[in-house]
Amino acid sequence: MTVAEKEYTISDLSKEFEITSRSIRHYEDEKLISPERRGTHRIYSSRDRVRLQLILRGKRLGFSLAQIRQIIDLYDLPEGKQKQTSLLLNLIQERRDALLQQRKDINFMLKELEMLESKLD
Amino acid sequence: MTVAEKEYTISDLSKEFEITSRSIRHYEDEKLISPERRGTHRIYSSRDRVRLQLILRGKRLGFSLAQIRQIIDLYDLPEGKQKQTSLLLNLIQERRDALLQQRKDINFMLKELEMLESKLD
DNA sequence: CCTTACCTTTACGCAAACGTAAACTTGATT
DNA sequence: AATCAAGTTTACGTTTGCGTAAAGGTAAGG
Repeated sequence: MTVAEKEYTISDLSKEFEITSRSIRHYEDEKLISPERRGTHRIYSSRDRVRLQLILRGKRLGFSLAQIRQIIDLYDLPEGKQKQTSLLLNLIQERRDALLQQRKDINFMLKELEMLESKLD
Repeated sequence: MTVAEKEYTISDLSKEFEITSRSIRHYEDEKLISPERRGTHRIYSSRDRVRLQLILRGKRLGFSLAQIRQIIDLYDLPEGKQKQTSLLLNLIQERRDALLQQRKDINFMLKELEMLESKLD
């Protein structure tokens, strides 16, 4: 028997993640997420919820919605099919480079904060 | 004898860091940097150059110019003086928390990228 | 059927972070 | 002195990421 998938309304998610419904709809306008429609109402699945988490994570890292869409789109690859694989590998490598640079930046700033803190005794 | 400090023009820095002069002037408008003036021309010192690096690092991490200014201002504390120390410690702790969260996000995304890449064999 | 809470679309508004063009000024070089 | 690259200010334009009405549709309870 198939277990009923969890479903969420837009306000469920906006409350859980502490963002406005407006933002979630905006992400939909920008093609970052596309929930099922039941009549006019939006119904979000667990996968939609995960996508939203990915979006917010991307935002915390300072990526633009356009960049986040690129990243998210990587998840929707036609399983097993290599369509422009090298192009995708390039994109992945670019993202990785950016993330590694960010991690360096973070570690640098954390050290700086420590030093600053020690000056405040 | 005092060693002559290095000096830079606006285009020196814009070339070195691959940003436009407009951006650098904008950072000045926003009080993030304030180079010496020799006549009407801007002359940047080594410390100014370091500030610019801090600005760009902050940008790579997705901070707004206003947030970056807050961070930078921490460096200009009246040496040894504790003016609202607890307030500053709070600010520092906030920054640290944000950075630690970001590092988690980065590590998460790096793992995800690895998984995606392995799907592309 | 009516209220109430929640949802919908449409559309204008706005702040941030520059881009871009206009219209000079300055300083070094020929 | 004339030229020319590089600097300057002023100011309007653009993109991104939503905020914020306005105006109404929908579903459940009383």
